[in-house]
Amino acid sequence: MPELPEVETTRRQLAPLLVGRTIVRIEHDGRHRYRDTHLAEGRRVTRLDRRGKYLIAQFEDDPHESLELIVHLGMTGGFRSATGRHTRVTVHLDDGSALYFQDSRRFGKWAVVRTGEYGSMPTLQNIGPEPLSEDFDEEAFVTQALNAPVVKTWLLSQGPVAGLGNIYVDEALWRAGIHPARTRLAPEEARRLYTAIREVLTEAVEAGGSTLADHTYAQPNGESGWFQFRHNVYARKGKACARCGGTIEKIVLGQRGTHFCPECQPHAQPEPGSDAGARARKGRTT
DNA sequence: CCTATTTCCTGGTAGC
DNA sequence: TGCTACCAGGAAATAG
Repeated sequence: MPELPEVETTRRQLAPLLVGRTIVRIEHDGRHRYRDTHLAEGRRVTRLDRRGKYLIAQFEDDPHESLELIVHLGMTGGFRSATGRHTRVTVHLDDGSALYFQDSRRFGKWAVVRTGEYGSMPTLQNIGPEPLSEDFDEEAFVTQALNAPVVKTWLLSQGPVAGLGNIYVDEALWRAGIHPARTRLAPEEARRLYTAIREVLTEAVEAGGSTLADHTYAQPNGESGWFQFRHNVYARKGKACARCGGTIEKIVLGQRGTHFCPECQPHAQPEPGSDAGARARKGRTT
């Protein structure tokens, strides 16, 4: 499913095709998930940004209003250079080219809104700092983590940090040696998690994201990402943990498949002053 | 304010 | 082979 690395890869490939172009027409199949897209017609795109898992195309201001197009890829959404069986939206550009949005499961969502007005999208409205930017402050994260509810659910909310989904949450928690169901992290754990999030996302962006076995995600140029080959827990139930040799387990947490290593992601709260991460870090450096 | 549950949506696949 | 049942899950809506 597209998370920050997949959306960022999409953004980088889409930007040269879209920025500077004027949208002539947007066709879609009439579902409620593509709101007010007609307002984009006749407008020139000045930049393509990303916030968490959201793509945001900014339009050139006109005297009356400033608008932007928000695109969320959902579970299976992605851009292609040609139509396909699951093309849901077609964007016709002024140079005669077109962009095709395919989305087999229809969880993707588009909307044209006034710039910065995200009232209809509460998650975007309340989204946390970009994990790969200076805005992601380690001490602020650590402070919040002291009172965190179930850590996986907390991270998936997009509040403490933007852009994490089911895959990269599981991977980051494994790397930090923290059980997904833990609450109220100790400062040392939260610091490990902060670093793990940045490392996992950085490496995944460099890899062009993850393309899962169902091949639903591809880059706009049609190529697959390859970070799936570096997953340590996601979709690896029953396999050996690369760090300790334990067996990866899968449980359900917050309605989501959750993968972890019970050996090096212990559920017990660390005792005050102890270094619960010793095993995890040792495994990583040897 | 917060947490838990349900809904959306459809292709792929397990099981018979 | 062909059918049914179920699973995947981000975010919003709803309920408590």
